[in-house]
Amino acid sequence: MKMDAVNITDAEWELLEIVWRRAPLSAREIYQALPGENRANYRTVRTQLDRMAVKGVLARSDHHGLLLFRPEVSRQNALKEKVRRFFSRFFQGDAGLAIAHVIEEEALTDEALRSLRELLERKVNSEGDESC
Amino acid sequence: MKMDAVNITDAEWELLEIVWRRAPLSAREIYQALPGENRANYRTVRTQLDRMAVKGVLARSDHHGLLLFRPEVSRQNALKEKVRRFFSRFFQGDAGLAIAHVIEEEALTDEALRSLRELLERKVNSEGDESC
DNA sequence: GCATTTATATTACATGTGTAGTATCTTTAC
DNA sequence: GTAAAGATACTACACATGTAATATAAATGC
Repeated sequence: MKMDAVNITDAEWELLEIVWRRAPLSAREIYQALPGENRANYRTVRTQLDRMAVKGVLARSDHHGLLLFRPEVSRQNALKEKVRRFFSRFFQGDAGLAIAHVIEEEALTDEALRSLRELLERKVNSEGDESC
Repeated sequence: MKMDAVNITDAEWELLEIVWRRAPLSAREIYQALPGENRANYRTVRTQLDRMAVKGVLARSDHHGLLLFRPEVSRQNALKEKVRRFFSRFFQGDAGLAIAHVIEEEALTDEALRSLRELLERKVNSEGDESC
């Protein structure tokens, strides 16, 4: 299967969420920021971080002998890529179709529905504005 | 990483789409229904199908010596599971948040926006009705 | 300066997945 | 009934990923 852009795995995403929030961080700091329950071995985390550096997802910089990690991809872009791939696979790339599915199939609170309606309302209007 | 429910991979999903539409089908028929461009070797497809049977995603039944494949999971349920997992990972399980992201970040046509607004409109109303 | 700790680097290994080959068994055409 | 064609079953292998151990280098406490 072809994967043109780098694929960020589930375990990697969890680490990225930490790095995105508080980079730069040492491996130890990232490890300790993981929720205690399902925390893997430190070495495991370390391996993941190194692989992410090789992949180009994280950058490592040497600060007096200690490696610090920073994201090389923005959360926004990574998320967009994830969503794009997901939609393209399951909804033929049609975001509208995807949303429609969610609205129909997933449990949304009444409040969520209302706030989404407002969001859409604003969006429909601003879309119209852009043509001016 | 724990995967409680069976995980349907990308390659498997492609085969499932065919099976969902026209089951029951023989391996050969499924193979031939694949789009010619990126079609893998017949044996590869065959292996996938067998593995899916082991996984419980497909059922195989012997028709006079020829195995026919049928889905063991409904498309709707499989899709819901996919969406649920995706949301839980990237939007903390908050479907509303996910939709909001898509509305903000993804390119939606004006028409899509309007039709979604209508869909939401109906949904908000019917949600209210259900309490009666 | 030597032992203990802490970091980094290298290596290992199981499982899942994509990919496909070999072996065997059936049926069917001559 | 023997060969060819097609089906099923079993096996193989590379790569990604989750998981972690071992080896080595640097720093720190005495």
